[in-house]
Amino acid sequence: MTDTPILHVDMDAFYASVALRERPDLVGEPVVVGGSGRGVVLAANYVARRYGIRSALPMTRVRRLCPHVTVLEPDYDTFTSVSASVMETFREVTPVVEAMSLDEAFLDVRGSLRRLGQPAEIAERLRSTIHDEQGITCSVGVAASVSVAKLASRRAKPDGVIVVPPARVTSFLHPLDVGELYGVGEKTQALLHRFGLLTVGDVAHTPLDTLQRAVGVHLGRHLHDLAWGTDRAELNPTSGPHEPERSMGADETFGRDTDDRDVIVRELLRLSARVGGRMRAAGVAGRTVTLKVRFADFTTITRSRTLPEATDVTVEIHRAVTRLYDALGLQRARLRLVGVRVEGLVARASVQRQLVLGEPEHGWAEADRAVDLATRRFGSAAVRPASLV
DNA sequence: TCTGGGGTCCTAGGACCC
DNA sequence: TCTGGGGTCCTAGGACCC
Repeated sequence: MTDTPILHVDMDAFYASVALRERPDLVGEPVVVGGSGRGVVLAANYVARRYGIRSALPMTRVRRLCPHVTVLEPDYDTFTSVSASVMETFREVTPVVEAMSLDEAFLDVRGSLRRLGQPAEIAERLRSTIHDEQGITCSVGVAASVSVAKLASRRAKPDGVIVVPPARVTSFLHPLDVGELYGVGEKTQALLHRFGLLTVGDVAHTPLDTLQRAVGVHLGRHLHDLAWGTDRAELNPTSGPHEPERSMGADETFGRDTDDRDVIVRELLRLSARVGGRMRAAGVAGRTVTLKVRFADFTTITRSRTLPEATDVTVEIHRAVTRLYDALGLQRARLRLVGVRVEGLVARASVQRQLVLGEPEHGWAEADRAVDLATRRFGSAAVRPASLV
């Protein structure tokens, strides 16, 4: 038995660490992985962090903070395959693995103790296996619940392990800033600070109903639980069959802001094709189509429309978002970004399409199938709508 | 040359139905 | 004449996470 069965494993500066395997000459130098132009930092190695560089920082500011930084392009294929290998290593320890993203997961090791030893030993073994096999380091938090394990792994970084037994949970949690809690971002942190709640201990000792009046019923309850370390200890394993996504979308920031309707409608077609293709590959269809528009000043709006029937057809998605765009009646507003999302996804097999008299939609779904087939055979550059050529 | 792209969940108001 | 609740769907926005 153990009273700390939950491990949170988090790769250290994952994208940067993976990218550096190909560039050992850059080890010890400041390195970030990120997009060019208007992009942001996806990952920064620990040398770059000494200059104040962090994830999500605009690349323009990175150059100012550290002019001699090396910027590497993200290589998602490699990230994905390294991630799959790491997840496989986790599953050799326990089948109860809940992946949170490419680079982090929770493990429940309750069933592995007899075979592999105490959680701390399991954590060290995982770390050395991943280091030997993948050449990257990770950090592990060990606790009785997921949020304490997650906070512990953050504290253990880089390249460490921290175990927080139940008796030490409050002394570990309560000195932390409220902003450390899962679900507390910039806005909620500022709100809590305004109420005089600076630390997790302050939140813990605030009456629940007071907290709920400040931040809402749901979040208030959530934060109260987190502040006492009494959140969930059961994982939802992500291997095997699992729930389908609830939505799929794509958006893209233009290289330069634009007010040209042709450019915008063409971009919406590209995005619709991307989303439709992913939906068809996943075997899902959805009824609610959402257009996202971000203006040059970064204000962002959405407009959505629920169709009579679910669709996975590129042309239908594109027609819906184009109508939403035209309904905005924009004159000279310059757009920074447009996005397309389809929500309310259901298995495609469950959709019975009604044939509408006088509106023969035949052909578009077949056209998509031909595109999908050619894409699989020749790659996505091979086939695209005529107006994109 | 400030501020990506993929998502999830919550809130809140109005419509509509019982 | 005035007054009701609850439930679900739709839309828009916002906060958050990785």
